[in-house]
Amino acid sequence: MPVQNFYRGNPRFYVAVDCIIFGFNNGKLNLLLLKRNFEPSKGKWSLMGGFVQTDESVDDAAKRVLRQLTGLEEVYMEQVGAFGDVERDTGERVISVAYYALINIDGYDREQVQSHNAYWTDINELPKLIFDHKDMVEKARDMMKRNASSKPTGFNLLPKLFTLTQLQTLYEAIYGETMDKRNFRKRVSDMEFIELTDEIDKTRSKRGARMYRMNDDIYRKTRKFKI
Amino acid sequence: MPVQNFYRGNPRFYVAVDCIIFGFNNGKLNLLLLKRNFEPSKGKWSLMGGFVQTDESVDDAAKRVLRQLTGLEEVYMEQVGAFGDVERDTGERVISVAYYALINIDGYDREQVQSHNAYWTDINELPKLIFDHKDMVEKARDMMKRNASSKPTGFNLLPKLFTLTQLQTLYEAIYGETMDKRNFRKRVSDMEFIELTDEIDKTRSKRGARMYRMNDDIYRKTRKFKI
DNA sequence: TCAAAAGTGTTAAGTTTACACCCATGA
DNA sequence: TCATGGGTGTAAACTTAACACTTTTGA
Repeated sequence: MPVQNFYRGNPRFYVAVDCIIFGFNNGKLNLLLLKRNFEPSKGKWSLMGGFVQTDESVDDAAKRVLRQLTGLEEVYMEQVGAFGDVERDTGERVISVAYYALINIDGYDREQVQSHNAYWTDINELPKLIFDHKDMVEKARDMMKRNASSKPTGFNLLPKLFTLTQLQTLYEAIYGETMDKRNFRKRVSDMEFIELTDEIDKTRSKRGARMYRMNDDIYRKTRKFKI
Repeated sequence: MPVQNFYRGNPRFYVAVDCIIFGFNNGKLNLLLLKRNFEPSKGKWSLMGGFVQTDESVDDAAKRVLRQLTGLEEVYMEQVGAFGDVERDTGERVISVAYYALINIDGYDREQVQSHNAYWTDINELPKLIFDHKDMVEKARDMMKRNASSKPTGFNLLPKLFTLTQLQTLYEAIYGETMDKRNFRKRVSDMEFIELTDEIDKTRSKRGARMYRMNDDIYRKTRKFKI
């Protein structure tokens, strides 16, 4: 069979990307959701998405879409998977590849987000979402949780400097369960890559809390992570 | 923006599925690979694949492709992910979704496999594969290992009745490490869903070994799995 | 002076690992 | 009778979980 016939005769599809964007604010995990002011499904809540173009990889399309919404580059992203049911999009047949992103809630472009009609929503109080976006969110949440428990990816949700209380609250939000403070701090002190700095955070308590930083080089050497 | 313009103007792509088919034979994990007797890349090794059609979901396409090769229905499959680099397929732009399947090596249609020019290959001695199929295999292997360690999916690689030595050898192949026989059996006896049967397997030893069976109902009740 | 968050060790319970010999059978 | 794989328990090491009080400081 000649090469050109191998492909020809097969159908082609719109391929989209959809982004599950996690943020950590006020001790809660949030998702950045769009209130769609465009058709189809205008007025309903959805994930931020876009179509893959001919000159970009699927991963690059996801990065582009995230950048268009938040202004951010170099964001931690993982592919969640392909969603390919025939009727998943009510308009046309679209195969979508979902990605989740972890962003530091202080760093993004608020105007750009506003102009897209996007809002942070508590992950435990999500509105109804269009299409199969709920399935995407659930799968992303599971993957994110599992990932955060095996590698120090959760730090992408924090500012560069953070207190141990912040870190604990973050992991409590990720795992959906509370933790013992002393056991938590014991585990942190076993991880050499979580470095004490000279900074004190006085914004959250009168006494002030020591601030820590994640040191990637040390992590790459030790690879020890357990929270 | 009217609905029809939302999609129009975006490019469309061939979407393929590729299957990483695991089997367990002679104490080794194997993959079922195709020696391609068709273009492109005729003569080279590849995964079994095919194109998604308009009337089927991506998951269904993967099931169809697996059935075409092995004759099997109702096989355990998991999506590995979408592979979408611009140049991943040397012929045309194709976005591929990879799946892994776990099959009992006794059950498939050998003639059908032969007619596709497919062969079982030790997973630790794989040949060079076309395109990005090596990446797919690596990701599938990682996922399969992780999955097999958290849920009793590995049993899909065994016949319905199996001995504890078979089970241990399987998990040793999956994890790539040997295990202590007494500790292994202790763990098995903690899992109520691994049921003793009356059958004795005399084919592998003179003394004969008791055969066990996995009981799905008990697993669903207890959800206890640790190997 | 007191409310609010930061910080700090010990012990018991549970889990994991290491380890060696006898059994049954067919060739 | 002996080679081959089947089958069995215990103790030490390690890991995890439970638990409560003192410190600092700004309002």
